[in-house]
Amino acid sequence: MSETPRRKIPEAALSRLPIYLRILVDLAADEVTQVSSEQLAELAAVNAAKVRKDLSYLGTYGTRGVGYDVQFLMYQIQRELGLNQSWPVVIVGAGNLGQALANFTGISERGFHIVGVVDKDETKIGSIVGGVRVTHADELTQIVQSKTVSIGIIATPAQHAQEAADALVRAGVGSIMNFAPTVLSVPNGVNVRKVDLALELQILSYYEQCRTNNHLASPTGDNTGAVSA
Amino acid sequence: MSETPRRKIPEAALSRLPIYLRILVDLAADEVTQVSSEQLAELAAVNAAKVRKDLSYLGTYGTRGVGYDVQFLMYQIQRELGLNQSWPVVIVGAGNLGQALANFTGISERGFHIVGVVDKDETKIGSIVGGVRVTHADELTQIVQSKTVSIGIIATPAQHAQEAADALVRAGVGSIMNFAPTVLSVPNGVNVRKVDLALELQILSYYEQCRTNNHLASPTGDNTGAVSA
DNA sequence: TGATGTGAACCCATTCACAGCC
DNA sequence: GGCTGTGAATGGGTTCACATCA
Repeated sequence: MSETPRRKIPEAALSRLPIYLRILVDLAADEVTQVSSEQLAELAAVNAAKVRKDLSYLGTYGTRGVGYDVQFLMYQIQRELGLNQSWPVVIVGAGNLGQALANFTGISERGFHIVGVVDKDETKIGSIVGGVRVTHADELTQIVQSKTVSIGIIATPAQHAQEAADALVRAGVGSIMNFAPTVLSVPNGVNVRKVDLALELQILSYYEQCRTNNHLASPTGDNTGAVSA
Repeated sequence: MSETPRRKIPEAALSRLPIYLRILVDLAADEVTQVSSEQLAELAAVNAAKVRKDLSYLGTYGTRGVGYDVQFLMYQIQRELGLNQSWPVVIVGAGNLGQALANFTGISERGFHIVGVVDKDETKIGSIVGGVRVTHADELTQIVQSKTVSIGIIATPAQHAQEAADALVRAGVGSIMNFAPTVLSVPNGVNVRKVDLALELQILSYYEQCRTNNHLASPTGDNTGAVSA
């Protein structure tokens, strides 16, 4: 049979492919035609061996002694990521965040387009965000199915995120990007990726604290107890 | 001497501490006083052994046969992450994204406060976003130093992100959160974390493509070539 | 008894170093 | 000669399983 010739790229490598892709697009715009793993590594701030191993999961697309053809490699990564089609995406939640996302041009420029924005708040329904009319959350299933949506974005407050996830899964969505500061529970087979600003900041906070503790090595004994996270 | 009794939590464990913290805060709000690694694992969607190992990096704060004291553990994680102080943060870029971030209450509620928003665009200067007046980018150093800012957020267009990073580093910032779709080059010692919506979506796109390829196993041979990432 | 804390085993990711090809 | 592609070595993270202790 020999179907699925190459599938299942390791997660870690996969997460870097979009970075390489963006770099290749930039190089192409500058009319660069060839690139070595060394150069790509420099631009992506990783090391060359990693670049070569990552790219090797796609196939053997380089030329020994020369490097990689920018256009060709760009096309291959795109194809592998499924970016030779434009994916319909639905946004749940039309608050500040949902509106910002719908208006964010970076989405539509990179292989995705918003086909629906839903909310439960009657006052938001009917307004236009990102060129799409906000509809009632009850219409989610209808939108997902009529537009064959497989990717949903959750931009609701934390307390409604799980409910939104359930609705998306029920409607048939297979991947969810979660902007709410919540751990979602979903059936297996459904992919969830979480984007959480506060969480990332808290990690930076740790590093900064380590830095100050080390620099000025006089810990004056901390004691406050206000909790808010 | 025995200073720095516990420092240097492994990156992977560190990235989960804010998640546990948020769960503990929720539990505390529900007046739960004890929690087992099993329960925490359930709520965080990881396994119990991982929770125990992660928490063991902080010290031995659990009680065998019982579990963890919610309040106490919450306080310890907070302290370890440096969240018993409120970190001043500066935002570079007052466009859509920068404004959204400045207005995002999640930041100020979780141990951070915005002390400055700067931009190079004269038309944006003077307006108030998130309770802070937008000032000229030239004043960045002055703000960073007078407010002892150590964390900066880059919310500029891609083509100005490196420049913004350079300015932040020059001003003395030690950690940068980058929302621009660019790989920043910074001196070592400076921490950068990248948040990139399009990049995350592209990873979901891969998974969705795999899914459809496997379900309906008739690959009709793809061939489009439009490049946009 | 019951849940933590942790060595040991396992597994995935990164890096090295070089054979293979242009 | 130069650069890719990749086995082999290394290192970190995850999981197991159990000794340990309230």
